[in-house]
Amino acid sequence: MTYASSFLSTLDARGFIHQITDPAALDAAAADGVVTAYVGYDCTAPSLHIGNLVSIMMLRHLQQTGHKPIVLMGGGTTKVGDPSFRSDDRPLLDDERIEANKASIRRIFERFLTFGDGPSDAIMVDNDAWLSKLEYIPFLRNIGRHFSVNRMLSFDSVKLRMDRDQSLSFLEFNYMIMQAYDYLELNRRFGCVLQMGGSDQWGNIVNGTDLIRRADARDAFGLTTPLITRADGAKMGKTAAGAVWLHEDSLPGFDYWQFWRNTHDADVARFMRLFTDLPLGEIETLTSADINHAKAVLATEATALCRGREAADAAAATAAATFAGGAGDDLPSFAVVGPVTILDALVGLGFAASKGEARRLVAGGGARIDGEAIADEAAMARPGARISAGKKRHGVLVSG
RNA sequence: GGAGGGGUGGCCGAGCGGUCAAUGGCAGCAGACUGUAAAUCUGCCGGGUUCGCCCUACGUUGGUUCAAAUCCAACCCCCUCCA
Repeated sequence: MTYASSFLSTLDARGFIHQITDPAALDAAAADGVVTAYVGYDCTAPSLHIGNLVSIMMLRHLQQTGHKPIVLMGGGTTKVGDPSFRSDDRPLLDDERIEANKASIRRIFERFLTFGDGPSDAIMVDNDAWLSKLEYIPFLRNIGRHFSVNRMLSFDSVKLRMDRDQSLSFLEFNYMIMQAYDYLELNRRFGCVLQMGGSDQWGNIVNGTDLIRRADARDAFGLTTPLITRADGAKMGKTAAGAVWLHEDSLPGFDYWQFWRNTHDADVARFMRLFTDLPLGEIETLTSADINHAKAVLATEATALCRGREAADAAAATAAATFAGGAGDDLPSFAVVGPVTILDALVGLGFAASKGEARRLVAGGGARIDGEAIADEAAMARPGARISAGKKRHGVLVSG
């Protein structure tokens, strides 16, 4: 369908929409006034990763089209653990850990959203504020009565565990109730009428809109994004090195930039629409001209959003210098005292997991010092040397 | 509850007393070709190594044997069929 509101038409044109509970009504609400919407994030790690980026961008578009984003931190729910589509229990984290993760994650959002007190300023709230204060009996009477266990058992997320005869603790079983309750709380406290999330959250989101209707007789909406995969079918954001983290402490800017630079041809236009602010017309122009150059633009723009323009330009400059044969400022470095063997340098820079692997790299002709291929594993490298493993991984030895 | 089948390296999946660090496929890494892409071809692909070997690994724990991923016992977990 075509949307009247700039919010939904933007999301639609850029490929964010998978399902909406009542598209026409939500569109009307968004065209009519300020819509307050939220996305929930858990605090199991100190950083979010690429998989969360779609919903973060959605909140950004929400704000830029005049609406109000709420970032809900699952400080309370993290103490329970989402059993959805997981085969194993998640480890439970202690309060201290959760607090530290929350603080760290907030810094990411500050890059994408404007926080404050204005009508369309973003706010961040923690569901621990209400979840940990709940009283059991009142909760059961007021909220519990709206949930049918029969129906909860029919959700795929629960059925999966039941069918496998895997234990699903009562604690975890309550997760979906808490998420629905979060939505109700946000609706009451902030007039939040839209919950967004990945397509795997559809069931949980619908639970929330149902609860709001039953408990307070009000309408609320849900919107999910498609699962973003790469053109070759692989799940996005997994590299050999692990998850692609948004936080600079977990993944250096240069590596973040490189992740985007190495996007498959077929994904460039789609990723530009999803993960940059570039206007659609410009994306069209860029990707139909020189696809390889377009990737560099994608990398720089995506990095600028997440890490700042300066970090993006630095990464781009380092990449340009490095791939031209020089060395940029932003390369990974390894501090050494005096010369070390090529093997130690490779392991120290994280290019090889063990000396054996480093040996194989040298034997296979993949190791270079200052651009010179090294065939001898006993070769020494001095501080200041540029070490390369293959064509893409580069680092420098620094004195220290 | 009864009867079968199975748990092997990141994943899938062979092996079923020594020649097994374990065929093959996928993923990954490197080389060639390119565009820091894809496809294709080639090599590598548990750890250490003085390159002789050594260590750790085939669900868990014991046992048989000169020798076990392979045989036996117990236990744990998964799957299928019957009730």
